[in-house]
Amino acid sequence: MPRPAGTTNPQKTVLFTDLVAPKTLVVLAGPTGVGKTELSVALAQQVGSPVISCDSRQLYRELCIGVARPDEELLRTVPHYFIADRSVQDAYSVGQYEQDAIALLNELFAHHDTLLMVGGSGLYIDAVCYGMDCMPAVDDELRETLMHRLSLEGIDSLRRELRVLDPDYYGTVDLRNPARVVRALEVCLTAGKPFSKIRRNSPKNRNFSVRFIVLTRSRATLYERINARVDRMMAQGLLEEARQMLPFRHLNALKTVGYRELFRHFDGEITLNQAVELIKRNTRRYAKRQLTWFGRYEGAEWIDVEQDAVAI
RNA sequence: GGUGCCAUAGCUCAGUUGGUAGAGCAAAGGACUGAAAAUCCUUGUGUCCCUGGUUCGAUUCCGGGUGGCACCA
Repeated sequence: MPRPAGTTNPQKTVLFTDLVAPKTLVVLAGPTGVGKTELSVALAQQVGSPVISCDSRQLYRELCIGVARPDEELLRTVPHYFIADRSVQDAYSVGQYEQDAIALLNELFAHHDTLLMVGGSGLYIDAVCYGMDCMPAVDDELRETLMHRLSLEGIDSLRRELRVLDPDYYGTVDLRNPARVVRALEVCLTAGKPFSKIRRNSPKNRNFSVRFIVLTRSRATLYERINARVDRMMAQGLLEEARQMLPFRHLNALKTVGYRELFRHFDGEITLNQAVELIKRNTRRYAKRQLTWFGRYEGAEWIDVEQDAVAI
């Protein structure tokens, strides 16, 4: 809303430029396998924007087949950001992505009114659109110590400590989820104050507006496409790609559907067929979790790619 | 063609001494602030093949039908 002239408000300039040149980030989201990549080029060309990828796994140059990276020709047609531009050996996180993405957006918005972000990593999308709270960097050793305690003493011991260090968060967190409890503890211990005091959960002001588009299609077709895509990945050499990643299996980047199942196969724990079936199942489940996540976006435009025309 | 066995959830099957049923897998729903393709929570979805009969009551017992499997021809 425009403010009356003469009001002294620190946001006045921002509001003014908004009126003159409203900057819009179009976020094209959707579950894996729905067809985001196929659509992204046409949409990017339509709005004259590069594609800003928001995918926590396509970031890595070593991961190609297994993460359904857009093919070379497609990447040549429209400039892409955050695709294959770092190594699985580089530690990376949502917080880093937020900084990198916001810096890029600021740069690009100088010459664009509309930018296109495409991806399925919900938390990464949130980081760009709403921002993450500033957390202290946690020492790797601290997490290892906590993980060690988790396996040795059980989660109860960690819960008791969290109850002391951060009673507020203890009351709201999913206490059965070790990842949540460990994370809260490591932040408490590093910062010397409660995690819930740092995690403010209030959206940051962004100098652009966001338009969410969520691609969807019938569950049956989505799952058929996922299953078929896994078979295609195997035909393209996913097994070999995974074999080369074996030395890095302990890294976060390799805790990824398509690789961890094949690692189990290399261990002799399951047959290749079983691994392939598990990859399909876990990809389906991942897609479902994504749909749950996107369901929270208020005002998102849901587009059934089987029925609706997609236009911006 | 004959004989035998089987028919229950999307799949593989268990079960009900007659009171309309439950496991595994698949699946569905949900949560989510630096691991997020991660991590975690909840949930049994059903013409018990069809059709007569017996019975207060049949998915269960009996007859017939249909389908499948096996063996014999």
